[in-house]
Amino acid sequence: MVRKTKEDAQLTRQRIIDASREVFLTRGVSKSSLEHIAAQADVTRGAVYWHFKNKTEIFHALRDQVFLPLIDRMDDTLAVESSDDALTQIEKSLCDTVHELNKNIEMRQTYEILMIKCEYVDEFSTVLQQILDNCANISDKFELAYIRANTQKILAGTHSPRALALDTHLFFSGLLHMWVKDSDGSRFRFQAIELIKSHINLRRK
Amino acid sequence: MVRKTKEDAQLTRQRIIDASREVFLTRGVSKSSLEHIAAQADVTRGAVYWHFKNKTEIFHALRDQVFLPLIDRMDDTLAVESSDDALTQIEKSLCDTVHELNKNIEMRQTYEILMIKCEYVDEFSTVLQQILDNCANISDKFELAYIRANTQKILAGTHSPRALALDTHLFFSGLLHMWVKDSDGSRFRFQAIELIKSHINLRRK
DNA sequence: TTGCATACATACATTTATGAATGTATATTA
DNA sequence: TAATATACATTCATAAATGTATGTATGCAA
Repeated sequence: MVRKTKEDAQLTRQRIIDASREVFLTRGVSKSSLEHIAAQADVTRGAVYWHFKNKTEIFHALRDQVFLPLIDRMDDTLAVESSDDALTQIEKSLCDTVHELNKNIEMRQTYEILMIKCEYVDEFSTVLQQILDNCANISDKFELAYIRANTQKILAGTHSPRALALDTHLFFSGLLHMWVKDSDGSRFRFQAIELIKSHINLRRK
Repeated sequence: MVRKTKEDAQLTRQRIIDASREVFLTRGVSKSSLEHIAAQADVTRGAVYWHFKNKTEIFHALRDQVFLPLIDRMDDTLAVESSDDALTQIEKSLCDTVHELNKNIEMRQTYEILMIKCEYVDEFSTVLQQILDNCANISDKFELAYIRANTQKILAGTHSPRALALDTHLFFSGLLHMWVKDSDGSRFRFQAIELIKSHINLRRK
């Protein structure tokens, strides 16, 4: 079997990415060989090397397919113009992300890989930096929303929007980590939405 | 060089643990070979195999040396009998942990390894489960403290102690992650204490 | 002081991964 | 339709890690 059409080749490429997700998930990134990935994708290493330079490139492709879209979604929900009040916007953006993770198993798996199946050294440490940058971005969006919430007079107490935003960001970061680590769902997964709502309610007047 | 006295042997063992921390930190756990560790400890692989069955056992020894003591510290600060009010207790337990991480570079490094230099698969996934168990423990301690805070009438609003505890736990979990990932300290490390204080102030009447 | 266990060092066999080189049949294009 | 690029499969050379087996000098106990 040889030389496929261009669309076939793209399918092969995607199959390799999907396979790498499975393999990374069960064996961890470092211990996943290209042979493992090729076997899972039902191709040979030749095919893998054709589509990707090395394992790191596969990893990047895998990450880009789910991480960036999710960031964009959050951005959208936090947009300035909205019929919801600012606190509801924040709540929705968080709940929305959780819902997406519940629905989208590939996304969930990729997050799991990013969080607990990958060692951030050498070429992977740049990935960590990018994640941090994205986090800072989200924090900023939260802050803007809290500033709006402040002008909307719906905040309990008097706390700086910056502090509120960082607190929310850390809460959500922790939640996602627990959500992923809590593989059977008993501890966090099933009450994530509740936790988000009570986090927001803490701030509402 | 041969056959040391028993105390010498213990020193060698500790040197191997210290070396593994350095090596794990820079190369990640999976890509650290016992040869790397031995070289860093200035012994041969023979010595390493004498003291430890394999890499996993070294990892466990490394973890036990810092993770368990820190858990115990938090437990102590959250003890029922205390001259501080319950919210102050929680605040102190969090700040105390951060201070300890600031002081104790080995502890900080070990946390970094546990969080972003280790892939939780196979024999390591049990470690993850243990960490989750410890987290659940801490959450319970927070909850008890919030129950006390409630009876002390120092809480703003009316929120369930359980929800408050989980929120604090997730906040702190997120904070530690960011604290570790934020290697240059610019984003979180230097304002960690502030963040904790404002997190607690959010709850105080 | 002898004998055994200890605390390693050294050597070896096996496995495994990687990247490159090469082979090959088919799409695609001129 | 011939030439070329594509999309892989196969093979090979090299490197590196692991565990074990074995060697060995010394501390310690009888």
